[in-house]
Amino acid sequence: MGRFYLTTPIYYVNDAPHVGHAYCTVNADAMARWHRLRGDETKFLTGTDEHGQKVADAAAKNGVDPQTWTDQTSQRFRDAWNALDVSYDDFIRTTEPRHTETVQKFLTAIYENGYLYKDRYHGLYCVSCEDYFTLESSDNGSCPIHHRPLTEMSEENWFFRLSAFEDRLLEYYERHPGFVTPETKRNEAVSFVKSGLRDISITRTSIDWGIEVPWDPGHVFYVWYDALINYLTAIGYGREDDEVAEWWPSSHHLIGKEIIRFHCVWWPAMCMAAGLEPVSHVQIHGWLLVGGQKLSKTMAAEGGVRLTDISPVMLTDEFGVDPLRYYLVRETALGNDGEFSHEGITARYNTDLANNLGNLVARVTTIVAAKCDATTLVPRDDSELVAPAREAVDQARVAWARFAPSQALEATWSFIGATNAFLERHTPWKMEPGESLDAVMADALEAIRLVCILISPVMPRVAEEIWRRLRLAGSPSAAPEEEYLVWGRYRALEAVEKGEPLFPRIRSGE
RNA sequence: GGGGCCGUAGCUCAGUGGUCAGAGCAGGGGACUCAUAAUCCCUGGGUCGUGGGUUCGAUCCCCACCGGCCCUACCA
Repeated sequence: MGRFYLTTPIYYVNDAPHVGHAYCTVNADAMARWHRLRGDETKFLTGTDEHGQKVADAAAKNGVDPQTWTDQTSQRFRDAWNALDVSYDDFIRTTEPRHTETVQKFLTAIYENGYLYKDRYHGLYCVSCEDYFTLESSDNGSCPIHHRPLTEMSEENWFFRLSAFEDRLLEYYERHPGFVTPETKRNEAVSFVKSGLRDISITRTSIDWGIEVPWDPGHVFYVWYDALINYLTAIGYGREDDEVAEWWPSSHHLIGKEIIRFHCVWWPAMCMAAGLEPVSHVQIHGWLLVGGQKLSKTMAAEGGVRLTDISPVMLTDEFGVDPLRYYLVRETALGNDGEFSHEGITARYNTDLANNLGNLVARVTTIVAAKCDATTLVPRDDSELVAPAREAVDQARVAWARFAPSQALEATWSFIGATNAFLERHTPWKMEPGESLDAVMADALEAIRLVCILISPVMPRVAEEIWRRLRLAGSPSAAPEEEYLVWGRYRALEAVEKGEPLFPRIRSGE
């Protein structure tokens, strides 16, 4: 078995968790769960980004010190992920001592390797963006995003010699074609590097809510440089519990398209400068759009979309945790933008979940409960469902390996359709109890067992519930898929349970 | 201003230098009645944003334009 180290971005604590965050995190969680199912040693990391002027200001505004403030705001993310059954193995906060230690070790290595130098920085600063603008990129001296006046800043800073890495980055892209996926996003990163890289300022003296530069107290690292390093903090870089050698070669970052530059250009260059091989893979995802508008903090600042109107909790209250997870994973191929709508999630719920999956389970358990002794049923090796099952499993494996979870679900639903069609062909409801009926129903139950395993990374609760109703031993995610995701292993311990509808239909218009 | 992505059936999206461009949903017709008025079968329908170009041939390659979007890091 292999290893699988997967990260989400660390979310900025000043934001309230919304569906955009959930989209990334749930997709990551599904992938982590799939890899655990495979038997891979898996580490799934998420967390919060807690430094910077904006956080310090928000804390002051609320009359508390920054640490107290981030303790509260960080918890909102932890709560949101717990509510969505996000199985993170580690939740990192950039204000933790372990992060300070790793950041200082990592940047000291870059410093000692000669890639940092001191210079004077001039720029127009936007507190809301936590970022600088050039005069021309500003809106007549105001922030083009927040429309607030920019502050003229000038200070001594430490600079990172990013310009020294153009060739090395291009060579790295060349030698690692799968470094950034999908390919169109990779091309964006490549053309950015080809357009020429400039050195970047990485410290501030005007801010103190940050990590101190060890060799030059009075400076703190700029929030982005501190943040990226969290991926190494979690595996102990530069500390006693250093496991970088074990985890880093199989590391994957799942990130949104808006931060490609940081993760695909700056970050690998920083790693190179520190004498470390860059992260092995960055998977880009697109954005969920609401009525054609993006779900991001920028838009929230403009008042274009009320993100707080689309909190994950609101949606789980209406649809349930697993249906929301299903929608977030199924609806959009990672890498592309997708539409998020109430109509869309309702349609997915009713058609895919209630009609296809839920109804399949209901009709099969009803017939079995009425006319079969489930404990004696054994699926046939020559069933018509063997080939479709095989195809679904193969396609799902390929899809998960390619970071295409929506395709894994698509393949699974083809199999569900094949199973419904199989029942239509054999009309078991017309058959008398006996061998023929048992054979048909054993095959159908086996199909459902496989479906349970296939959906378990995305809908763990539903998978467990169906498994329980079928009275199967263990759990759908307890056994390695390689061994149990094969036709023929269905065995019931006792009579199946019919149960209430798994997904009560949602009437349109409500 | 610069760099880049996207624009395919009513809707949400796949997809490929070349037989009639696909899926799901919605729509239409039929079957069935075990099941959550579910399921199964058949089916209509698209100038593949617009205009050029390359090619024996382009939706897929190149250019321009229109529309939507992302990035724009101390040169400014």
